[in-house]
Amino acid sequence: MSKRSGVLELAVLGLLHESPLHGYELRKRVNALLGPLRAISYGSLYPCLKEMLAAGLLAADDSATDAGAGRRSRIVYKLTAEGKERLQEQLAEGGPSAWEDESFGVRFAFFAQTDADVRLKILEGRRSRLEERREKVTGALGRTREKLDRYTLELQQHGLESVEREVRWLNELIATERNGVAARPRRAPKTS
Amino acid sequence: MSKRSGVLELAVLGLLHESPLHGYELRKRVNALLGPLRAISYGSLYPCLKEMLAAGLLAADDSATDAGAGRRSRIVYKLTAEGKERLQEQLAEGGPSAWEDESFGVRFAFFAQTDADVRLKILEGRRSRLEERREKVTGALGRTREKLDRYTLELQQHGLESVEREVRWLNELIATERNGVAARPRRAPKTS
DNA sequence: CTCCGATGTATCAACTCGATACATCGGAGT
DNA sequence: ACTCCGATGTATCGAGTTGATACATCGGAG
Repeated sequence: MSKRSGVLELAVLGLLHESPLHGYELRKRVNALLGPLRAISYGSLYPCLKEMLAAGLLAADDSATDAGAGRRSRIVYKLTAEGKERLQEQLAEGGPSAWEDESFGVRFAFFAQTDADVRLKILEGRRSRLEERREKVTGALGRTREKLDRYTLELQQHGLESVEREVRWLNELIATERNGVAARPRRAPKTS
Repeated sequence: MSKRSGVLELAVLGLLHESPLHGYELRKRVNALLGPLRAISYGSLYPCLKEMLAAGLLAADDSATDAGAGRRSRIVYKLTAEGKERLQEQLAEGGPSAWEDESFGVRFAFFAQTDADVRLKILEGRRSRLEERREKVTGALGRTREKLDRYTLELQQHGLESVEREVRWLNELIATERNGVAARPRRAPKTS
């Protein structure tokens, strides 16, 4: 269950912490969390759940026979005490693994359950990760600008601006974190 | 060689069309093209090259013994006539497969070799693909806004704005395509 | 003169995806 | 009432991909 599934495990722990879920619903929520890119399939989810069960992080409740006799079979998963403990461990982890591309989104999604100092550490780590990437792109772009055709240049430029936008976003978030919890209304809240 | 490697094949064809290359350099350029995300590994590239060789799309030139005796072994690949033909076929393809997430970037990178009408078709296809995605996100966001905590909401919002930015970018490109080939200076070109 | 990182080709176990199979549910249309 | 069909639901498999690793040479820094 390595590679991305480390991320998948965290997503499952975090979602099941909010409420017990069955596989189908769990997958939908995981994919909503991860975004349209990076969506996962059952071929990842089910083996992951199986391993987490075996590891004692989850408990499975097969709610077939219920009131009314007819309910279709679903397997509802929930966290065990060990699972909750594991979740806390993962949320306390503020190292580089937290701000890489694969994991940052999930870590951020569970910031509400994360300590303020860890939040700040992750946001700053993510920012320097992106700035590092920006340096590399601007460097390469400076060296090759003349040799590239219009479209390739446009594509590189757009990629660069995506990174810069992401950095600005992180700057805002870091600033907000630093002055306590100031609300930041993005969309005008319907002034009616 | 299916799935992403359809994309990989196109990237290889396009890059080798510019100049013959060996595997190591080819990989670097493919990854520069695809961006930091979506980078590929040798475990994808080498099998792909092998298949393309077998299919007669590429010719391999092992430049070991050369003038000076000492040159290290490198295998230089170049396009055959069949390979060039295949590249033209691929570049003429303007269907849905061209504007999905996996392939759009590569198709765009080779727009300089693509007919104007195909370019426009791909850009518009990509735009409606993204608008469709935007609808889905705004819908889900409208339904669940109250139930989400601050950070989850912020993450969704950021994702949504990414899509919207992408759509604006495409709008600009489409407009530019429509009035012939007007230059669009993004970064002020060093007015010194 | 040696160490070390970049260049260069290549493979492998572990992991992931898209497709597929199978089955039930609720609603829309006739 | 009946049938169709898409959403819900669990599960597996072949094919493709990754990150690690192996092995070897090159050029430069100390």
